[in-house]
Amino acid sequence: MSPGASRVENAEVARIFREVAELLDIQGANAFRIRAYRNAARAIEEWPAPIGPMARKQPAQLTDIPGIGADLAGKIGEIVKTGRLHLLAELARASPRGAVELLRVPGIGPRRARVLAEDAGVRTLEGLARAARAGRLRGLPGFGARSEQAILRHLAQPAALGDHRMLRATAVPYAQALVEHLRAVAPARAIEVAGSYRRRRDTVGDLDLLVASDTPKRVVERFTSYPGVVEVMARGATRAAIRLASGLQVDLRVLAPACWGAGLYYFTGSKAHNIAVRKLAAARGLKVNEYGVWRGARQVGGAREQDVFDAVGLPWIPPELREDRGEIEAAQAGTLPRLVEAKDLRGDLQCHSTDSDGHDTLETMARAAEERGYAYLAITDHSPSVRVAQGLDRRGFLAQMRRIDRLNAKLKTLTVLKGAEVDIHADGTLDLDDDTLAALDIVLVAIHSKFELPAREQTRRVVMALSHPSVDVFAHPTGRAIGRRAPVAFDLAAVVRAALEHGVMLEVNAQPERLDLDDVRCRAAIEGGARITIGSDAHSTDELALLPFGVDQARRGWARQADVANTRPLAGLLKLLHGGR
DNA sequence: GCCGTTTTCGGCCCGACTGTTTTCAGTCG
Repeated sequence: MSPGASRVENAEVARIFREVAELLDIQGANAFRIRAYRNAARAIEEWPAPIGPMARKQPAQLTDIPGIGADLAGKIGEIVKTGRLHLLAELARASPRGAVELLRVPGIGPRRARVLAEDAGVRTLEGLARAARAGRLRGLPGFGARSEQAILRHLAQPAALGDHRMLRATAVPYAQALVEHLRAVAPARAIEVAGSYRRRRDTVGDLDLLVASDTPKRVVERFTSYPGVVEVMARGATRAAIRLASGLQVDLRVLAPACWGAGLYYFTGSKAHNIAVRKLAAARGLKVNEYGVWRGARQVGGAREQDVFDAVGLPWIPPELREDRGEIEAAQAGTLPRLVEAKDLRGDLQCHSTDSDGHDTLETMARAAEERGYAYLAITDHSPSVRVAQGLDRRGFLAQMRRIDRLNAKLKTLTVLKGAEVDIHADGTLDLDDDTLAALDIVLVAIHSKFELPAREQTRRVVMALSHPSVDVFAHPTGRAIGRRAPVAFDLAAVVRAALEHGVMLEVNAQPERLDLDDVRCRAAIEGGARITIGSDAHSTDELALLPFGVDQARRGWARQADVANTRPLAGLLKLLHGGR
């Protein structure tokens, strides 16, 4: 296997470890052993380097990965070498068949799954529904008539079943409408959407809504009476959970104002980050929970989020970085990056017009960008081989360039850059002739076909494309479509080296279903010395507004202003495009 | 199963809500 198969191997090892954890859980194994497998899965998934070559060439280095000790290092070796894990097969044999499937139902954890599978012979979700309808569950230990009803309710709602995440961008309007609804019982500054939404992850599992209030009852009442509610899943004195018609679950927590900062911190997460910070607090004889910072029974902080960081001697860490991926260590060392902000961007480096698959004309796009206050907009229509997009050929691009010249003469504050999004053929050659490429201001190259090439070939293909002298940007590099298409397999380190060598920048594409490069790869690219661009890939004037989602992802990838080419004024950007630094 | 400025053994984050119980286990975040 080539090193480029890496991502697949990392993901595969992580998947196997998660399965081991679930089976151990069902068997009632030691909770910390189970956690060790889950932690390891996450660490491997996020480890930027290919784990396969590592396991083969320097197996001792595997224990450098946090959460991997001698035992798990050996198991990684086994998976990389044989493609399977003996322990997993053994656990599967010893576990009640079908129990893992049942874990997807909300309210069914390892204990109840085991009871269902062993005592009631339930093997599938269909079998579970049948048993619940027949009233065969209520006799089981821990089950009653109400459990049966809850299970049937969840099974009738496919969106309620586990591992359904929604694009964050899709969740934004839902979140805003709910916040607006709650404004009747709390001022805007006392309402916040926390969780992965606040950390700006690409997807959200649910929404965590926080409200600071001295009258929690009123807030809970207002929340559960939201018109969009299809189910009130829980309702307590200070907490509640609802489900919306879209399947989106929203959790509410009402916090006393004196606890606001601690609660906001706590529910922003991530869980791994919180645990790491709480350990720091414990080492100082403090306890951090959602109600505050405590020394014994005395609250010593918690009204402001900064109180939590003060308690452990850290500067404020932006939510986007709170993943326990080194941000705590960086904060301690004073080396936290000052992250790029949406207002830093001076223009947009990828969009389309009616000349290929866009909905608005060249001039309409340019006027819309000018209205946004941009200094420049790159029009990057498709090359001919992307047939569904009706790409332009040489003549088409030359004609468009002349029209751009005329348009630029009319525009006051915006410069339109002549660009193209050129398809990379399977053999690494480009879908446009050298002369036309040389005449463009900015050349993006991208993969639109042959996503499934083996890693070695994919890497060779990309490296060859990036070595073309006219190429400026590698657009949506991995081609992922969140929830639909996995990232292509290439050796990211090799691609970053090629990008550096040939002065090519890597794009963070702002389309909500792409967000490509993703956070982890963006960070690896920047740490490898590459520069990035952020492009909306807008196919209409409306979509120019997507750019901030790209900024979010870049921030999660530790990008500073200087790492992002389109924070530069036009002159500085052109210098970069002409091969300068 | 991991990990170490308190430790190579003995810790490992912490609290709310539900449904089943009759004082709590399971689940969730």
